[in-house]
Amino acid sequence: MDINKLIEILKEKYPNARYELDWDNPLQLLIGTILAAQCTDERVNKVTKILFPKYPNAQAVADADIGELEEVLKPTGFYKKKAKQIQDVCRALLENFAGEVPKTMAELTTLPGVARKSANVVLNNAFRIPSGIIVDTHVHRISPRMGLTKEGNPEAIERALMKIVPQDEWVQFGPAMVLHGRYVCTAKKPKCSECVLKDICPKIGVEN
DNA sequence: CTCCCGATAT
DNA sequence: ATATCAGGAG
Repeated sequence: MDINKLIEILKEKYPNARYELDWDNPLQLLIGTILAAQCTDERVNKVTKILFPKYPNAQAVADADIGELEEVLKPTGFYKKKAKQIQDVCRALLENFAGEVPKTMAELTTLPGVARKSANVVLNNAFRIPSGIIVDTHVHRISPRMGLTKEGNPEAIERALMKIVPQDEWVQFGPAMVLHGRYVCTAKKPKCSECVLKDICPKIGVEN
């Protein structure tokens, strides 16, 4: 797989790639990303449409009745854990970060429910900071398939991608890979015939 | 490795 | 009825 060719083709196919969560400010993206654990963006968007007007800022979430918060979050699954996480995140933001979403990987990953994937989503999309490369379930699946790495865990895959993709491409590359995995290079029955990468992809492990 | 949990498609 | 979707903490 020619990495420069891959970057070029992805950029052309997904010029404005971004995570498909609805948000108006960094806090909303952070909350949406936490809720997106084991849950589609589509379902997160349905919930945040109710959640964000009801709790318009960090203080409102911090002060929320945990039971009411849980009710709103229920459709995203793991709702008790997520309710506590986003409330604790907002409290930590108010206490430690002057109510603002921090702009570094180290600070973001101190927050409950936020590891590298979520931190990269926030930093890449809200702040255009090339903190790393988003490795969600899609990037995790398609990177070995494309022959970009033989690594199997998210941290190692991210490290491998960071080595072969120039840093000034990370913010574009990550979200584009996510979209490509979600809609074309799917887990079952990947749509190779309509894939823009079909001529340069080794299709490792893909049955056809 | 287990636990945390539910909507939608087939 | 069963498959698919798709992170993080302990």
